Amino acid sequence: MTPRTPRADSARNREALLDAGLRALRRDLDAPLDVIAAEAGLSRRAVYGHFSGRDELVDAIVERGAARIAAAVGPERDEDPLVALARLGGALWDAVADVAPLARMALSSGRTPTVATAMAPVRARVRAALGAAAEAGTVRTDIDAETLAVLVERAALDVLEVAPSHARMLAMTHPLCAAGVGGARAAEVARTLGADA
Amino acid sequence: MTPRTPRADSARNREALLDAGLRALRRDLDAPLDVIAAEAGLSRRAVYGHFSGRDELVDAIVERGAARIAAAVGPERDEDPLVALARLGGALWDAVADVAPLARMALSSGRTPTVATAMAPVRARVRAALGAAAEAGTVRTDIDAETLAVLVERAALDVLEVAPSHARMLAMTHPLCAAGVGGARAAEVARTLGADA
DNA sequence: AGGAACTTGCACACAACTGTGCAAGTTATG
DNA sequence: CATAACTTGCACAGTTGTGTGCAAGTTCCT
Repeated sequence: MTPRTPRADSARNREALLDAGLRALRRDLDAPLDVIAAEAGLSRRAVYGHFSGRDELVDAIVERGAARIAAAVGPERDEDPLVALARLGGALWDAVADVAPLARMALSSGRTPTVATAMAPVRARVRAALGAAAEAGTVRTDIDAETLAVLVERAALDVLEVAPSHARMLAMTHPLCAAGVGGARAAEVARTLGADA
Repeated sequence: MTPRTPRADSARNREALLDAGLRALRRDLDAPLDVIAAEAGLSRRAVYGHFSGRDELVDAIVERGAARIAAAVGPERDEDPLVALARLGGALWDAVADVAPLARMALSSGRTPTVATAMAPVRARVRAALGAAAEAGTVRTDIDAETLAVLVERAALDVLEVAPSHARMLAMTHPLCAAGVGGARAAEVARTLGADA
């Protein structure tokens, strides 16, 4: 009844598939199974030994990604909401530049509810910080909270996709800017985080 | 030799196809031909009477969109670069909320060079305004110009996708914010544009 | 070494989508 | 109204991607 523990070799291949899949999806959101398998050094057929099909593989990728993010985001602290936002951006950046496909799936409506629930905690944190900042009057309040939240999320995503110079700093400041914080002030906030998280 | 002018009816259908295509691509960047045709009230087969294939249809959509944009953007004026940026955003919004798929194609590397060349003038305008603003010190200068330009472009795109309340105003202010302009100042700039373009 | 676990390479069936041919129908327009 | 222009519906071939079955390997593990 108990499905016995998998062979060491097989576990490694499974990981390779998740890695390859993430890399492939990063380039093309609907990369065919065979290129993913090839990138993992396996045959297309072998994939079905690990996952029931493409969908299950993608779900696994998403779930592992979500776990990474949750781990990277870390516990909630009692700090200035702007700092909290900047920290979130930085943490996401550190966690994974390769998280981009996940985020893209999460935002572009589509894909399974898997992604939505996986990203839910992070999105909640964003909204909390934005709400606090709005109360403190440190972000623009001339548009409704939810819209602003979405814009901030997309801004974070934009940074991941642009992958430029000063990437990590942009990951912190750009979402702030999207919230209406001036560039100078945003840079200042990022500086207070400095070497820290 | 001369291909005779098309029947009035046929011209209308052609337009309908372009409209339907834009709408369909907006939802799904690779919507199948038959749903486009259906949305235009035509049969899939009829499409091949107007275009040699899917690619040519998409190209036609892109080209018409580019023309609209160019028309909407209007002539270059001698004005504050921030105002220029805000005006660009507003103009793009007015021109077409439905331009989103084009922009998405233009940014996400892919698709034909058609899109790239079509959008080139607009992108040049953005860079010019940003350069001037940088010199005037009204946008953040802590990251390189090209990266900032891309972020601003994506910000404009984000607004189109979010389609929220206060959409038109966001279309003007949000790209400014992405450039590091504070929310308050951005709103101010937008206000000076007011009823005007 | 020997058996189980895993992979491979083929074969095939199936689905979605594109592009084409052709006969029969509908509609604009001179 | 009569003809040319346009559309439709169907059939068909070609492509790409998925999921499955099975026999013959290879690799781990005891």
